[in-house]
Amino acid sequence: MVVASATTRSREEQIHGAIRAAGGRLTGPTRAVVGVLVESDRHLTADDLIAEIDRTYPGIAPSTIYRVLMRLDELGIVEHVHSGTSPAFYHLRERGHAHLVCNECGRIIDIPDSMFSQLAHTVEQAYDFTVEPRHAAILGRCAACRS
Amino acid sequence: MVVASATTRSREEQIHGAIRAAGGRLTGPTRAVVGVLVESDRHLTADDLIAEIDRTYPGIAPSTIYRVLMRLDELGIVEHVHSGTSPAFYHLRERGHAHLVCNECGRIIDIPDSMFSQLAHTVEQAYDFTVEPRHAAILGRCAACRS
DNA sequence: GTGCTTGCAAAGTTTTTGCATCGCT
DNA sequence: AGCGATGCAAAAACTTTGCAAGCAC
Repeated sequence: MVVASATTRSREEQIHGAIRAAGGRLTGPTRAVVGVLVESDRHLTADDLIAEIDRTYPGIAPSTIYRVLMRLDELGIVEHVHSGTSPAFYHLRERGHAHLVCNECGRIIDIPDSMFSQLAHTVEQAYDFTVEPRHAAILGRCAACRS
Repeated sequence: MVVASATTRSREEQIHGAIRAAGGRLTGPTRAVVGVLVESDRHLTADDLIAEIDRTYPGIAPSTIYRVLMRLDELGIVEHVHSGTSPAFYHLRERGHAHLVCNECGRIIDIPDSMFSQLAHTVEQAYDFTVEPRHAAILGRCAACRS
């Protein structure tokens, strides 16, 4: 069972404020998506969200969840990250961080943007290309799977 | 019109040799996939390949092309690269290089693996995670789209 | 009240799978 | 000849879209 702590409660309201400030409407499905994202505080695929919302706030259509995610992404409330073969995952936008994804077990590791700085700088100089480190995960193999 | 030059011809035969050496069979569809990859010498999505092969070597089933690509990938003849929302693209494996993909125009830029070396090293040290730089593109924005 | 959102259901896109047949080695 | 590869067609996985009804502001 999902229990909202005082902390997540205030976090949720803070995000509601941000949505209003960005010109978004606080509809039921939007609250549900934000609620699950705040509560789980993990990286969830659209499918994860659909399943979890179906348990917690039944009656919301999958298509609506896709649309809410798209809207919140545009409003800058959430971000999505591409991770190879598996579908993109979503998370609340917070202090920018990039991701490592293990090709074998799918484990997701958060890393600071700063680790990209040298690569980003080199690429900018050499190719006049601005890297968006948070938009795609770096793939590889985690220690456990490298056995 | 597609014309096989002496150069691509030998390149093709060289790859045929590599396929045999790796234990792969040189079937019609396999030759077709290699032929298109050598001839175009670009980064093609599975769909690009299906369309191009349908023009050049009609009668090959899409599912077969997916299977051939999977096999050649396992044999180490081709590599696929994930690039955000758009489908993965395939290319012949050659001197290792990574890719930048523009989120706006889709342009693909090849960059040397070496640009990853510092990031890879840092990540290895800090998270015991081995980066595979060629398996996912770095997303961002190219000069033309950054207007 | 107005215009953005939703639910439903249908269609789209991309990739995978089952199975009998075929063909490379 | 043997065993993997192929073609076909159906299914799967994941998203998107059209439209009438509903709801936030």
